[in-house]
Amino acid sequence: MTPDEPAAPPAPAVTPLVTRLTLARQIRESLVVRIVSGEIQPGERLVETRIAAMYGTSQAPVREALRELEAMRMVETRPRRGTFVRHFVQQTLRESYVVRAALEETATRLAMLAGTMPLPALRAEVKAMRAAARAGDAAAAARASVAFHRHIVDAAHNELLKLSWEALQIEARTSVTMVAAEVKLKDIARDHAELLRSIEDGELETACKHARDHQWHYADLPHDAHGRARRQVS
Amino acid sequence: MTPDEPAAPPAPAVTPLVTRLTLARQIRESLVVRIVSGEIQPGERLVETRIAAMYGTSQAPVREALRELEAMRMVETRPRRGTFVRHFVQQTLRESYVVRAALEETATRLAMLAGTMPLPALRAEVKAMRAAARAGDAAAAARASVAFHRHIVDAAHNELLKLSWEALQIEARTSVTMVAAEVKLKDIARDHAELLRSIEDGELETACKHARDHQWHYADLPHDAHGRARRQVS
DNA sequence: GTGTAACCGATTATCGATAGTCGGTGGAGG
DNA sequence: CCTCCACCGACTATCGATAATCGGTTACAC
Repeated sequence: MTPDEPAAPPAPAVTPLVTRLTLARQIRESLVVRIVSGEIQPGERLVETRIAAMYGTSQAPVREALRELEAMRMVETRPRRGTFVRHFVQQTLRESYVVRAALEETATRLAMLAGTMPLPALRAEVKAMRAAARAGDAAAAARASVAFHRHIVDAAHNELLKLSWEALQIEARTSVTMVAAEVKLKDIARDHAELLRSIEDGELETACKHARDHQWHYADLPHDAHGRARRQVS
Repeated sequence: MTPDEPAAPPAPAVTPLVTRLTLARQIRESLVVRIVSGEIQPGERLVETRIAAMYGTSQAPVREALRELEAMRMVETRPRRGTFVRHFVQQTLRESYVVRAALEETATRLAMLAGTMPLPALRAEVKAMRAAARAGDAAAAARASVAFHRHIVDAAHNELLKLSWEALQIEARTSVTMVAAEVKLKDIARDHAELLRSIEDGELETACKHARDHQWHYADLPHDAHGRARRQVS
């Protein structure tokens, strides 16, 4: 059944979105922003059909997006009951730093033992952080920080470790922390420079401990972005 | 996953799976086991419609299951291309012990700092291991070992840590190791008893290091179980 | 022979419809 | 007045169908 005449798709005119990503992915991204920003409240119910209508799609892509959010621990789904925004988004944020600490300490140990630590790349990222600090570009600083730590995790050459680390959705959380904890960009650059220094010095245990403390530090910071966002509504 | 091709007649006499969980959840669990056990090969493509037919469901729940597996990083999805089992899921038996070491060392630290280490439960599991060793019951020993470590991870009271740990699918791998590395049951009981001892002594850093070394030890043993498991299917 | 374009079979992404389940509600009974 | 239970509306879980894409292949001009 092939029309030898190209039935010319003349004016679909209804697909304005430069859709190169799937709908589900786009919906997820949008929801993440709305949850993290506090626009959608903790405890709030996410009704699939309503969200579908809101985005002008069917229920299916919305469900997929919600499953992904659930995997990110941003929402909680009870079968046949519904999906709700978690209350402890900020607690989870804090927890994630402890887990990162565990994984990155080990990555540091593995990479140093194997002698695969990519020092030039690490120096470059610190440099990028300093530049971002000067420019006041928080997004750039966050990117450089994530890249710095990813270099280390990669250098460990342990795929499962990498896998577990990536599963923490570091990107998605880092920017949140920077806003929530009101971290100074200059402090970020300095902290990483210190960590790098101890790695360069080659003192294994010192560097490992430094790697761990580096993350535990963030776990201790106050994260009240959500409290703040909540307050202005209630 | 070779299509045994039962020509799937419209008689869906397919086992209605003890449905109390959603279909998607059940399918996910099933796929996890099949991937970790090596029944489904790394790099293998997971065709949605075929899996749906296999479980006697429609495509929708399968897609949801795959999205969850993707979030667990066990598979990789390229939009409009398909879903593939990641390559390193398979090779990770040895790696998993390094990651476990990282997580359990941290769990030990958290639990000891918080004073929530469940000593009686740990002692009970060691006792169970000794009994299993005497009885020559490898399965029981494996169960007790997993339970021992799970107690510690629980005691850390860090949900994300727990989640990361559970994602390693320890159960699925432990029994494999015991066969593959030909671990002596008595050694298992002894190793855990020693670890417990150092925890009881309350020396934080010593216990943490012990927790780490305990797992690194297994990483050093020869493991060819997955190779074996793979062989028997292909 | 070789390169390009239209074609094809296979499979994913999305839709619209429907069966079932859940929590709440209002009336009967205590 | 309070408790219990069938009924109701809202929503989720799942299905079957359809539109869109992808990679490979074939046809055709050079």
